Amino acid sequence: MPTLNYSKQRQAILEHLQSRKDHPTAEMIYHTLRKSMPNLSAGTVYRNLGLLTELGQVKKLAGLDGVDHYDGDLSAHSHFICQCCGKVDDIFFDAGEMLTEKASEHYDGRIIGHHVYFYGTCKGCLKK
Amino acid sequence: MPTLNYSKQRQAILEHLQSRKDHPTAEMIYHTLRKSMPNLSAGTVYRNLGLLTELGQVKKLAGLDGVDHYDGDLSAHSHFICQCCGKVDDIFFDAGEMLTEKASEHYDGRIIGHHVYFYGTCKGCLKK
DNA sequence: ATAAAAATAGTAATGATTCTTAATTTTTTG
DNA sequence: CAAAAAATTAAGAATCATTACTATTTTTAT
Repeated sequence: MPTLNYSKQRQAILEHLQSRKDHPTAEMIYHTLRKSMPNLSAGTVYRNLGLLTELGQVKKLAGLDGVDHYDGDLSAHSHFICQCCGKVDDIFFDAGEMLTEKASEHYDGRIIGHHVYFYGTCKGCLKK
Repeated sequence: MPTLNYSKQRQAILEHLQSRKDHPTAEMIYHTLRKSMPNLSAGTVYRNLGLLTELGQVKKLAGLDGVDHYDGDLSAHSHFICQCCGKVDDIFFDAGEMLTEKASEHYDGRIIGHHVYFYGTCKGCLKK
């Protein structure tokens, strides 16, 4: 297991993700950062998002639309995906420890955490 | 939107999925059914699993390990993914309406449902 | 400052899924 | 029951997100 060195690219990826409130994909992040780092490579973005996820510094949202999205907001909250337009919203509501505790009563492995995905129709699509 | 005709393949896929208690991928289903239907094609399995999911006759589990898994059990239950071995287990515990109702208080779109994924270490991996 | 370790850029490879097309099944209709 | 029409399939090509590879550059430790 190699040590983790500093890298300008990883720093930029983390700061960029923390600065926005949506849930971009690796490709979106790559596309944006490329403007200020013209020879940033896509593989670097994918690799570092993976590392940052392992380090627990960002959250990976998988299973939304087939592409992985990333979230720089580590506060406890859930996610909503609009079945109509595919948009991913935050829901600042914490199902919290309760869920893990209750589920543990029904499972004989060790439950460490959970992720809740809500789905339905977003405000914008309801108006149409 | 075309009408849905009967197809031996779709019937076999549905019945097979309902007959097992795990959460196979399209590839696994394809591999198994091929023994009794030698010229079944992979595309047919993918397409029909998609159709069956839209019809609500099976559940698609996405975001587990990068590959879509399918569940023929429609009863309300959650899923657990082992971070160690990747196994997907059922947790027969229903977070239920409560979750959707509570979340609705914090979101201004229409929430139709939710999916809860638990993660941690399964019984088998705890022993190691 | 220099050697070793880690990270990057650029590009090739992978692999799950989707798409395309001609042939086959299923349904409809006369 | 026999076309004709509609839906489905098989087989393989195409797509596209992601990972792997390798030579070069950056970071760290001595």
